[in-house]
Amino acid sequence: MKLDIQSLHERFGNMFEIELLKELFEYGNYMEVEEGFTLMRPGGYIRTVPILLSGSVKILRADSEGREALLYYLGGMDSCAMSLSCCLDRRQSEITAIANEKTKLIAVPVDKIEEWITKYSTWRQFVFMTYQKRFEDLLGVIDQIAFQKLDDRLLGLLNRKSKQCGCSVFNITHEELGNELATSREVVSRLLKQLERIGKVRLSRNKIELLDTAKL
DNA sequence: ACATTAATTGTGT
DNA sequence: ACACAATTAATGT
Repeated sequence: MKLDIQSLHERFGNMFEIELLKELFEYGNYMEVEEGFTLMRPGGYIRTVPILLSGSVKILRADSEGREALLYYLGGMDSCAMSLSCCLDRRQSEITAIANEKTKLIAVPVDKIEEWITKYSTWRQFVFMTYQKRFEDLLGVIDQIAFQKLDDRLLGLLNRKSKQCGCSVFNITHEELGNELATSREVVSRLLKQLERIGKVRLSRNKIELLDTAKL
């Protein structure tokens, strides 16, 4: 399938002016990729910035051990904030981008990105919005990761305590737990309540009973 | 047994 | 993080 100016207009008509659409059409490189296709890997130099037409792409961050964390998905008419920021000062990619499904996109050359930023206000807005959207996504991811970590640390602490006293019931207040975990009493209370809901623990005043001892 | 008080825990902002 | 409500344990009368 080929890209034509009409379908561009259908997608971006109410967002970009006609001049910009023409430039997009002229300089943008249309491509279709299958699920699993690697669009970008860490260390790769970024020569183009993708703008999605359909499908979705997942953006992953690999740590030093090769473990990968999902940062966010690109979908709709999204572009990639990472490639935008990388290409503006010609840095290498710090992320991996893999097509999540069959995906159609336009790859825009780096020099055009910069040129259009000064030339078209709608493009500036688009770039700005892209950053904003991604930033919100990332905030959510940070919350999740931070919460998950604390969750684990709390369970770990409870397990150690139960080993110490050789039984699954011990007397301790939420505040003391908070001190040991370097967090606030309220957070511990809320975390424990979650654990109680999923049946990992039973709570009462000054007392915590560790259930499901099987899974230790 | 009842009232008072302090400590612990729950919740909303 | 803070402020406040609600609950529970401890103590005195």
